[in-house]
Amino acid sequence: MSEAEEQRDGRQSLAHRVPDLAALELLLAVARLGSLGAAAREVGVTQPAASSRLRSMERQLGVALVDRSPRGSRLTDAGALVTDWARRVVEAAAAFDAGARALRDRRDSRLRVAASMTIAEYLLPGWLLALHAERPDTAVSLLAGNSAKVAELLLTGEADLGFVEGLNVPTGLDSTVIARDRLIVVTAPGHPWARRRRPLTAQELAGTPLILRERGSGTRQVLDAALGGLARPLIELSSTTAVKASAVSGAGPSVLSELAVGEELAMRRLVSIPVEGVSLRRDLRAVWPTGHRPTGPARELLSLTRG
Amino acid sequence: MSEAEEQRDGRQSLAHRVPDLAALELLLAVARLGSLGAAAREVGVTQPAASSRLRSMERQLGVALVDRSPRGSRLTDAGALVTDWARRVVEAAAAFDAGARALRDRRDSRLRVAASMTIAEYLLPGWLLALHAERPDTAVSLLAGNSAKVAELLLTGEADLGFVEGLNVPTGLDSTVIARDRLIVVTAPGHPWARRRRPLTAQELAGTPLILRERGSGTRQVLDAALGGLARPLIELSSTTAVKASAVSGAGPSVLSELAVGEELAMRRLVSIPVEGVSLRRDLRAVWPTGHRPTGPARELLSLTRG
DNA sequence: ATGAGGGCATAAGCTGGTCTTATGAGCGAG
DNA sequence: CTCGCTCATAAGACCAGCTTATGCCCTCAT
Repeated sequence: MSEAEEQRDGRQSLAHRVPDLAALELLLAVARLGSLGAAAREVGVTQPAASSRLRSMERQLGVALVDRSPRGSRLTDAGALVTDWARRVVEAAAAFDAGARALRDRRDSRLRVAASMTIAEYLLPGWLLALHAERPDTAVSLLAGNSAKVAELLLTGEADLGFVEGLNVPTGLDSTVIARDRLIVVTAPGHPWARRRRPLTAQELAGTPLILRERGSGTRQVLDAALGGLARPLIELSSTTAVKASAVSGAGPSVLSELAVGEELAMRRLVSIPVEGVSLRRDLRAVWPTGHRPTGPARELLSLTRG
Repeated sequence: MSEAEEQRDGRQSLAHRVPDLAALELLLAVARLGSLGAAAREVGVTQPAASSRLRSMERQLGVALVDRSPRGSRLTDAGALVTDWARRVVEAAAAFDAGARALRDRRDSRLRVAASMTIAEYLLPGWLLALHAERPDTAVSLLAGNSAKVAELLLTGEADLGFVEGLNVPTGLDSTVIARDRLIVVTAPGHPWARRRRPLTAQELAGTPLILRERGSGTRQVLDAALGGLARPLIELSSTTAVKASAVSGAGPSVLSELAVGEELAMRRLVSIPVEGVSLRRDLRAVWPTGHRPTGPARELLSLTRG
């Protein structure tokens, strides 16, 4: 997106076109409580501030969001839609906060969690959010690394609870399966594979260069094992995001966790290619040093991950 | 969340603990470009402003995000994690913007889209984002309603392209399948059904009161048809969000689009219950008045939805 | 009928954050 | 050795948003 194009659009980055988080939270409160004043009280400002904030949000969006009446305020149709989109933004922000909070409390924490990248990115923020809702006083810290790193942190006592996504549990650790993940083959919608009628065979997959995470990543391990160590890299990238971006741009097929590509599949930026004869399921496990059954906050978090 | 509890946590709503969108965008730019100054230029501020913004973000989060050096800046490990979470927030904000933009351009638009609620909520913002990337000048408007409303808007010429999720295509409209959706049975993880070994039968499902959207919604139609008009409501609610919230809180089983519950399933706030003997698949279709094949921007959008 | 109370809008003044410009200091390459 | 890139700091301007203080409208109960 060039500057020239920004000029032409008359826009200056999202931040100027999307209301800030405080305003979005206010909108959600109004939707829930049905009154500007009540919403103002909930978010901790005065009623005029809320009134003005809401008004400027409507001006910014160019759409009326709430019908004000002398006995309360209700969302307009457009307001209901906007509120749903706002809720997503606020949820993402809450997940951000849960993660950041855990990161911040590194030093003086009582529950120290070590997790592999995919879990830290896609699942942990949500769990931490739930944990915080139930035990608001728990200070959590978060360290991310591959399976070996997680094992090391647990065994040296630098972490209380770990989450790994590999096939085998590192020695010295006990574990329990908390969820199952599936690796799926994805391509951009224009790729020839997207038009296949029959599932891909293991041989075809093994014979095709793929966009992959680097060796040593949990994802790569599972794939190598499933194919018998044969996965051929077309490109090797060091983050899931980079792999996704390459795949979306049509650079080639990739194999990724279904956790990571939900959004892309829904929006059809990527399509999932069925495969037969290969088991790409993998267990996501919570791990802890053998014998040291999780207790206290660790046990609490563990129970949340299993529902 | 009471005020007292807010006191105790020392927090004052997300907005005070999460950096604003401008800061998050700056962080993404720094991550991508590897330089504070370059990132500053990209987001359209001076370098000192970027420096200060980043510093205050680090202070706010209590974590160092980038390693500055005389020849550039790189993310720290924590920074990489934070950047991924930030990316989610920014993506949600971009989707919000795409939707809001469409809503705003209602009057003077060139492409007027009518869509059913589920599609408008979960899919359209992403498509509009993609459309905007390819054709930045296209002004799009968005109207949401049920299938009948969409048909009416198309037939009266008030909309150019529609999206519906029902079983049958309203008369007078041509259509094409753009994606498939599946309704899934979900419960809170504590529900007895979550521990079943065998799939649910159609009879069991039909015999159990469910948390549902109101009659007339696309979701409800499909379910009623699949069960032979027998779905028994436990509660009827008017928004997908409300239904999800009830299901998560354990009020009972529900049937929802898999589009709507991806996040909840991943975080195990809900679990999916297999069902046999019922086809809960449904086609998502683009529709237009018979004979009036989509052209111009409508055609463009259509092609994006199919990849 | 008439006041009490809740709901929202407007006005005026203050405060604080954030931007800009200007400048300095470290490091590497020509 | 000096140019060019990086980032940091300082000082001042500016603007957005808050609070307090009102006023109007509507409803409900006395």
